[in-house]
Amino acid sequence: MVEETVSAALTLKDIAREAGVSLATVDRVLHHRPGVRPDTVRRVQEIIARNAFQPHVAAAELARGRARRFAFVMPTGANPFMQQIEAYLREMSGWLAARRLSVELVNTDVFDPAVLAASLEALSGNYDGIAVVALDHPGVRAAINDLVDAGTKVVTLVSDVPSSRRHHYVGIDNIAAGRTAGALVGRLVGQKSGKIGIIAGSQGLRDHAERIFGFNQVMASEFSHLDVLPLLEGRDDDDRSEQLISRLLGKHPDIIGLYNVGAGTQGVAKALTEAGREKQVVFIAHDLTAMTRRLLLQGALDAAISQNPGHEARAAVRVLLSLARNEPILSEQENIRIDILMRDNLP
Amino acid sequence: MVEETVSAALTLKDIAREAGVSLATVDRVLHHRPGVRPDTVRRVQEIIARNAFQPHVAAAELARGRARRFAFVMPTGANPFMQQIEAYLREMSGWLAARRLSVELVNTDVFDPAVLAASLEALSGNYDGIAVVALDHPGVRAAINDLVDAGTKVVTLVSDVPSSRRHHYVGIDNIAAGRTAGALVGRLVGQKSGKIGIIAGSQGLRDHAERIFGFNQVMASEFSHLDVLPLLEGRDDDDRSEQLISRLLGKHPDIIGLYNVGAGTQGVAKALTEAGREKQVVFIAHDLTAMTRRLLLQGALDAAISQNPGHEARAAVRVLLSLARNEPILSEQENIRIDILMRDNLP
DNA sequence: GGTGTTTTGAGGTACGCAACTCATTTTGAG
DNA sequence: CTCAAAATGAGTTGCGTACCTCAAAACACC
Repeated sequence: MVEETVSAALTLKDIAREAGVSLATVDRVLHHRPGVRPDTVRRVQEIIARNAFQPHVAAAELARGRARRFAFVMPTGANPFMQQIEAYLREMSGWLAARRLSVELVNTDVFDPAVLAASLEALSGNYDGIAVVALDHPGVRAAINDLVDAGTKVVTLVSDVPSSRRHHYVGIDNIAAGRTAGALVGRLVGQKSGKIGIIAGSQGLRDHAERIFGFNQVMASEFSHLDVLPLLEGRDDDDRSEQLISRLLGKHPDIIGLYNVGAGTQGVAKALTEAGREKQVVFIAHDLTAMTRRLLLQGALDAAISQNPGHEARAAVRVLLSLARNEPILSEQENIRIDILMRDNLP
Repeated sequence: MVEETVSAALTLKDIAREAGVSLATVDRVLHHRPGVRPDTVRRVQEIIARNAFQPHVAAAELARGRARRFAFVMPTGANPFMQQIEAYLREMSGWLAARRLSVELVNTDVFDPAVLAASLEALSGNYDGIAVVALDHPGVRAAINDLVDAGTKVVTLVSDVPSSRRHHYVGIDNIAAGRTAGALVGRLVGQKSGKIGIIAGSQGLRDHAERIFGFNQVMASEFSHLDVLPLLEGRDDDDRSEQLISRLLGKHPDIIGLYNVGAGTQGVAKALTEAGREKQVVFIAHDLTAMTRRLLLQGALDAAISQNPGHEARAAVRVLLSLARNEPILSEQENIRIDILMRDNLP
């Protein structure tokens, strides 16, 4: 009925005694320091393993006494999603301070590869770990690899550079996110046939391009009766998006679905409501903001596909910390989910 | 460009020096020990606040030197969702051991209020904290309150007893989950009219009852053209559920939607496919298991509404730990989301 | 057997805080 | 002013680990 899950409470001293060696030797084995005969190493490791010995993290942390410094390289500008991540990082300040960790925000133009690469180079050597919202570009890739070579732990955030040697990616699979958007549009329009509009910030952004790819994949293979209109580029701007969508709605009275890949959702929604067609058109967008929340509650937006910014902020910090300490990463915990948010499951 | 987020590294000694008092007095203030004049308390607290001083958790943990014992009271039986929570708890064993925490699993018949209450009483005094999948019943409520009065921290898990004085609830809002299910059924059936079947484990279970309530709420207010059939009780059993649904499908050829509130999804799916109607009927169920994953990929299940068992396991442990240490709880982190899982956003 | 090298032991210090004791100073009431 | 009570200072100990030094022991090689 009661299942014990080990209470251990062994210390290094116990291990030393059981192995018949001194504390120093156990320490050498534990930290892979030289000067121990191979079979002694084996014997000690075996005892450590048999007893499932785990160093007391608090004691280790205290003894190590090192304050870790991390930097988060985030885009300048008013992207609400990024601002939410930054806000959660600030909210963590107490948690961080209590662990003698510091996180510094570095805002830069992540869309200019040269600027981003230069920003990364400038950080080299000053931090134990760096999280970066990265553009996938050869210059950026090289900058990341340089950091890694210099011993800095690097995590890509939200947007990945898979070809680099970054240690980890914290973010969603954007192709899957696009597929999810496609499936939602296709399913929610019901039995109707008609046209589907799609607007993105820019096709040059890797995450947008991937979402578009996933979206088109699903539309082509499963909803081929729906006619996906050519992509519009709203540059993540409300006004521009509104204009483009207004024109689109005017030109195509038979639009039954809209997918906004990036920001500018407020503009799209405004165009929809001003045309008086928010009830007839299925509208799917990304990210949970005050705006998209309101639109969901009003019914103007049918679903928001989102990644939890708080989770991403915490996961990035935890991953950097685990990497810095050479501890294993709990992948299940750090895996970011693609959330489908509708009116009734808003957090 | 670079925004510093405090690196502090202050210690108690620094606070004492700045306040012009001794370490002992700072310690008294920090731990609300008696014997300090009110205005001295105020002065010290002000200095602590001004410097945003945070005791080094590792040092505090080490000095306190207490191993915390927690118990998780979980249902006996083969409920896959509960088994996943237990699996994640076991997976955390390394993490727990490194922090000198122990988590013991106690399996009991949580559906029998007397048995559950007795199990809880039996644990009294032996644990710093208890997480319990609780039945909402006066006897259970009393047992929880007794534990709380005895100084044990109590967290309800998955199923709440809001009328008790439990310290925290880790789980989803089941009314909202039911509403979400209703909205999904209503939206996914499209323009069609017809009947909607609904099957639950038992109306006596609070979480099931709440989901049913939320579901009916949405169906009545927004999809009144759909005819919700009387509730079936499948007792979370595959075979029984299959029989009931088979009979239902036979009796109503115009069923266009099905909602399974509890377990037994495999049985429902089997009935659907054997009737050859899995493509015509919108089917919504709960929880992500190997089974529901397969059904989603096959298209037999249209969406699974789930709560992340790994997140719940970790959140419960973290909340218990924070409560035991009298630390604040990061509500945003511990808040469990209602996940909508479809084929393309499966984790 | 002697030499030099490698391996091991013994021990210390420091990390920052909790928790405690006991002596001393300050305060307030009478 | 006196005296007890309250407030405060000064100090100690221990938590478990990391990291370091130095000496002693074991070993390998010729």
